[in-house]
Amino acid sequence: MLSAPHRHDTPPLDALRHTAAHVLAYAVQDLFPEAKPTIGPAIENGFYYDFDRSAPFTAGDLAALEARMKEIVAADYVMTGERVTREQAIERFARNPYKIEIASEIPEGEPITLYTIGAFTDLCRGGHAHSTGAIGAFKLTSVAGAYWRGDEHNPMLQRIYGTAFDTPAELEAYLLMLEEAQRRDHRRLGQELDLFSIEEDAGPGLVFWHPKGAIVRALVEDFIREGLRERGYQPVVTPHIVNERLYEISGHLENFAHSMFGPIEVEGQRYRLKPMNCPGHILIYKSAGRSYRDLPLRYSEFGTVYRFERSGTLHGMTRVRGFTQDDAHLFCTPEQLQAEFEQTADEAIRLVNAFGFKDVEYFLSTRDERLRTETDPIAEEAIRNALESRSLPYKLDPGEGSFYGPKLDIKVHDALGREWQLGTVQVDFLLPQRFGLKYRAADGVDRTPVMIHRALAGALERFIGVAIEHFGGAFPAWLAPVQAVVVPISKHQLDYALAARDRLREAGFRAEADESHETVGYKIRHWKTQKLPYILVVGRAEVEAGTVAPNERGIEQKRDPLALEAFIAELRERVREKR
RNA sequence: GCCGACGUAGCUUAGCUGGUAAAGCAGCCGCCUUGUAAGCGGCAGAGCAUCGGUUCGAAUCCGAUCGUCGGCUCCA
Repeated sequence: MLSAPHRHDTPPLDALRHTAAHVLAYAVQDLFPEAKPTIGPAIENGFYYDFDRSAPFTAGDLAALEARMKEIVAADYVMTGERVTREQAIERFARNPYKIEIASEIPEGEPITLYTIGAFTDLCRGGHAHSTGAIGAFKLTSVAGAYWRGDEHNPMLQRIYGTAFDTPAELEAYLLMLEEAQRRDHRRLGQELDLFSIEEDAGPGLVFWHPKGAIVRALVEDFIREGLRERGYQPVVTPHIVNERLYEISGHLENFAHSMFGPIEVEGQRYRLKPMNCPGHILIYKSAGRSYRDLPLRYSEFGTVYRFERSGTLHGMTRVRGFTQDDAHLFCTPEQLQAEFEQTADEAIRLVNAFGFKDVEYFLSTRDERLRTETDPIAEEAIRNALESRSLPYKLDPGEGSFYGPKLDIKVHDALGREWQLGTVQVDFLLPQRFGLKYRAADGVDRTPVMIHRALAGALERFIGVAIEHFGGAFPAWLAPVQAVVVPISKHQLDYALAARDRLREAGFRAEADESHETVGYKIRHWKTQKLPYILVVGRAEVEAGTVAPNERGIEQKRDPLALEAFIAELRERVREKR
């Protein structure tokens, strides 16, 4: 017998959820004895268990399984463990090739353990609650296909997802949080706020920006451009379609073809939609002789690229087939690499702060062992120094670097707690070589420059999708498609409202006037649902005093009227501070 | 791409075991002239994703295709 946690201990959540996975497998064994259990771990918000079964589980099956699981929990079976030899384990699971595979692959010297609740025994590393009664509340949430060991060459299994907590109240709170996440879903808000759409007639993964979404995008671009200008970047523009030869030279055709749209034949030449902007920027670099005095050269472009993504992976604006990167390529000498990289780190901080992303993570991705060259340590060092000089905590992501070099990834979390990669900064010694880039050094010798590829927002589509969820559609005043609407109480104030709107526009704001023949309540409600930062109500009193009565988003009590010019000053200040 | 679910007016949905589409919101037109989250009435709007099949008859059943959603995988 292996020692189980003491009965009165409250198990950690992941132990509780892991136990819930066993309970699920127990219930499946009872109700669907033909299903072969494979693996069932605890995950971030619950647990899952994968089964090999030819027929998929239905919603009705889940209900039946939940009922059986409740009985198992109520029976409060104690989780008992035993240590066995590899042979014993294999014999025990003779009819389950998955368990045999796991048992066979456990390294020599590591214990092999079986855990039992009631009449169900599972091959398992351990980490459970003392007994099934510890599962205070649980719910099966969904069924999905999943490949054995995540590899699409393996058989597809049926995965059942669930969640479990110590108490029903916590489960309830979690389910409420999921509802809130749904309300913030950028796909839903994108439609409700008329920001963007994806059109079946045009094709999946291709975004149509409506006027309100396009203005948000333009504002984000303006913000980014402002930073680029200050740092000496030069805008460039490159074609969306180029001869495929370019990607042969760059190596993209060899390494990236599976993500590219197919060739387009014109006059016997094969053209490709660009999947990346770098080869184009390289051609601009190459168009003239370069001296060390020219470096660093910083080319920036809101470059629209097209990548083939498998249909099942597309998701709103955050996973698309055509997108625009806030891309830039820096060409510098090896000596300049460090300083240039630090500058991009500062830019990243500026961006992330402006949008109020709190939960930011930096990842240093190194290249796969078989791709590593003698320049990798130099690049990694530059990245590490830049992060450390800015006191940015980071994590290592070994083997995740691009095919041409190591990189820094910037990741944030959305309303659902899902992690999104936004920007990426990559050091590249390879492409300058492949394209034969040169600069004349001070000693008169031609040398090869180093490149930095950087996109900090990443893709504007994804960035704004994440921002929509982050703000729940309630954009801060500097980003709101409409910053203020003037709502007259009755038609007698309509002229005043129109004049106030025009004054606001003249002052540089995005303002509307509500000319509808509706009640005040109706108009307020309409603009509230559109999440406007300010609704300016004007009635007889305001017209006489030359004031507006602001109804401010997020503030319950009514505000006193103030002079229109005073409001303009307030809004200007707020926009300046990006609140 | 793979597994599963789904696809009805601009949006959200109702349409039982097949009998020939219903409502709310939005829109338009009137009335009301309004003081902080839906005033009242009327009108118009889909042939049920597409194509094919079964049937006297299909939104309802079957098949294929397209798309969406939840996952697997991948990445900005």
